[in-house]
Amino acid sequence: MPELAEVEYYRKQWEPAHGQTVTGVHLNAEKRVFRGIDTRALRKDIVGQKLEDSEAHGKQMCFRFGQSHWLGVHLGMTGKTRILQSGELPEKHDHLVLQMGDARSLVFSDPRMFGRILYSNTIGEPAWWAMRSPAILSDDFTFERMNQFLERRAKSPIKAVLLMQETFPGVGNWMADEICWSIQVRPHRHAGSLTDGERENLYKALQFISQEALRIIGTDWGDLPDSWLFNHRWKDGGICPKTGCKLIREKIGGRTTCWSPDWQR
DNA sequence: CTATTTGTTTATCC
DNA sequence: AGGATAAACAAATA
Repeated sequence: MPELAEVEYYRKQWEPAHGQTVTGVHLNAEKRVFRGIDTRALRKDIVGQKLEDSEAHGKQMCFRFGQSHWLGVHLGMTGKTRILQSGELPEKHDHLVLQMGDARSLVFSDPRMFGRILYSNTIGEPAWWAMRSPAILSDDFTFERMNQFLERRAKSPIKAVLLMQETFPGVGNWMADEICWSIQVRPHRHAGSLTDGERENLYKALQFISQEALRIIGTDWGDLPDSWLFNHRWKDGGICPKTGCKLIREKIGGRTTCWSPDWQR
């Protein structure tokens, strides 16, 4: 579920707790979402710390408590964040519950547990957060940077290349399909085969689709326009909003891909 | 019972 | 060495 804009939406779910202090932590260290981290430290050290700040970057979120407590949340395929009101009880897949001073709790849930919780107690940003690559909507995401990456991955399908987080943070399966569709490029095309014009279009589409998705989904999960591929792509029998022809769904780069044979070249 | 899933990591082959 | 591809992870849903 969660790509760039959905992740921003889920980051906002904990916003009402900014300024509140952690009074208790509930977690089961055996759960896969805690792989590789010191859950004992998380349990103990974050208590008493105030939620100061949060930020989403691509599919990663970072919540800062106090001056040195950094909580990373990756939603994987089925992760969600929400606030539990006072008196409400956690459910089966609620793996992390942070009780806050106002009696509400911050909850991270994830049935499939492909998601992940990170935690560091460090003076500066921990490596896992500091190493984030230029956001698509930042000035550092340049055409040259994108183009060089297309060359390096010249022999991979463009669909697979767009899913690579090191260069396209936040782009997931639906965004990659939407981008290929919007620039009329078939998702199987090797990245190196894109023409100069197609590369210009790709660069603009990355920015436009990121910006619009954030605007529409990122705040209150509104519906994307029917003029996009998005609302037509999910089930078999969908129709291309540009041509009216039947959309194709097939596996490309290991992921279900939806595209329009009459529209994309 | 089988197939499918909006993601990432690891293994394997080239 | 580095890139490309497939499998593994886990649980719900159709």
